[in-house]
Amino acid sequence: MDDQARIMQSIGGVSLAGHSVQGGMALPPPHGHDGTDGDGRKQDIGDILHQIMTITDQSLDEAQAKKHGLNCHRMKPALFSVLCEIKEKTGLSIRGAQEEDPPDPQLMRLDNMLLAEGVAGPEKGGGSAAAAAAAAASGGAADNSIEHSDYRAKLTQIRQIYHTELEKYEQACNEFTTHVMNLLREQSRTRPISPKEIERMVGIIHRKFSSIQMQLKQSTCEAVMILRSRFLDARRKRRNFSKQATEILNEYFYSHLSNPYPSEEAKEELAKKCSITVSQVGPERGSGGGGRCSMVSNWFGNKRIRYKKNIGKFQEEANLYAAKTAVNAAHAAAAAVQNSQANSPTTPNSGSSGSFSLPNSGDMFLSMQSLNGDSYQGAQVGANVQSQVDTLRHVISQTAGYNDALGGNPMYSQHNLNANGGWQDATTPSSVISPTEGPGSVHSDTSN
DNA sequence: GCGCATGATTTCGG
DNA sequence: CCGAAATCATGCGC
Repeated sequence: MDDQARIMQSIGGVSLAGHSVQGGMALPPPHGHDGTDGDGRKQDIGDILHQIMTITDQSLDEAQAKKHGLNCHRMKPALFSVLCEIKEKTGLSIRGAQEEDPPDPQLMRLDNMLLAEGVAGPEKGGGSAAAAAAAAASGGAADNSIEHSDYRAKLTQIRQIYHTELEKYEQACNEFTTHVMNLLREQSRTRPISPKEIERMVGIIHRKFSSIQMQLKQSTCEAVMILRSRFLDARRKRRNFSKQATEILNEYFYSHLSNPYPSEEAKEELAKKCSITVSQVGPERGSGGGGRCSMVSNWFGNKRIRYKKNIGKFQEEANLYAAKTAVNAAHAAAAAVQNSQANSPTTPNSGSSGSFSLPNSGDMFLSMQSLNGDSYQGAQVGANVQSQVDTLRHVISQTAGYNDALGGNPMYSQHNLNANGGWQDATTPSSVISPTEGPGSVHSDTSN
């Protein structure tokens, strides 16, 4: 209070010298009627300023009238510009003007993320495109389509909220800005406000508002992240493979016990057969499309390690699958023999391709593949089949007694594993081990 | 609820 | 980058 009064006084002391002479710099008193042109102008200014200073003492009506008078005064523009200039020079209003807003990195990050998540940016065909993309990414797996649609629904919800809020925000920002601009323009008639200052003020308002915008974007991002993590978590959830799938995998595993490293093609085949083509692979590893079979790879990885760790525990399973494979093979072999005999005794139906064609399902084909390796020379078919059948008979007869041998005399001995704990090389199928390594067959499922 | 089975992830070495 | 090994986390039968 006191300060203000003093300031007012000092201002008065400087500019209204004519009336309250306080300093040595006093202007000549108003009564200097003999004054020059300059004197007259000074007096004029003094008058105006005096009026300005005393305007608060007057009644409202009176003040309004005075104000109007002042507004129309011929000196007004000059005074106005001078005051503006002074203001500029004092730098009071320039403070912070230098902060030519460099695009806030955080805001940019948020923008990018929202764009990437499909929250900002163009609507993706009502979300169906996103769904299609998601479906494609998952290899068209049906089991998590529910999760996908759920995710999509939530995302569009977030998107909608975000957009309405953003709209609201923009509207509010614009309204407020125009309001302030109008106010300033209005005031600029009585107060020294340059257009530049208005511009700056608009800038300040926008900066303030952008923090609100940032909050909006941030919370939207958070919402998306939460949704995403939940979705991913859901996708990560372990789901046991179907019985059929494990059976297929086990079949392959035990029939390739000597070298249970399926090649890429084999993995793909297995994945297809097990309908576990879901690309669950976490960090998109490279570009070699290695993701699709990762579940198979996981399975084999786990299986190898667990089998090796406790071979005894897997004996039963091993024998079971050996028997299964053997039976399959026997059937296949029998069919093959029949087939070859029926067709032509000398050159079986292997034809020019050299591959063993089976009139059977993929299942059987797979087991035959595992039986004989990948290639099956036509010329050897007859002999192979014969010896194959022999081997199988042997295996089956042994398999029949596996119950007795459970503890002490494991059929599937750890001979498969070499001293280092690694898997033996595919060359030596020991006597009984697998019905898979028929005489004359070429082990070609080398994965490395 | 507990314990085992099992799919996934992480860590480490080559 | 792949596989082994360790570990985590969940599913599932009891």
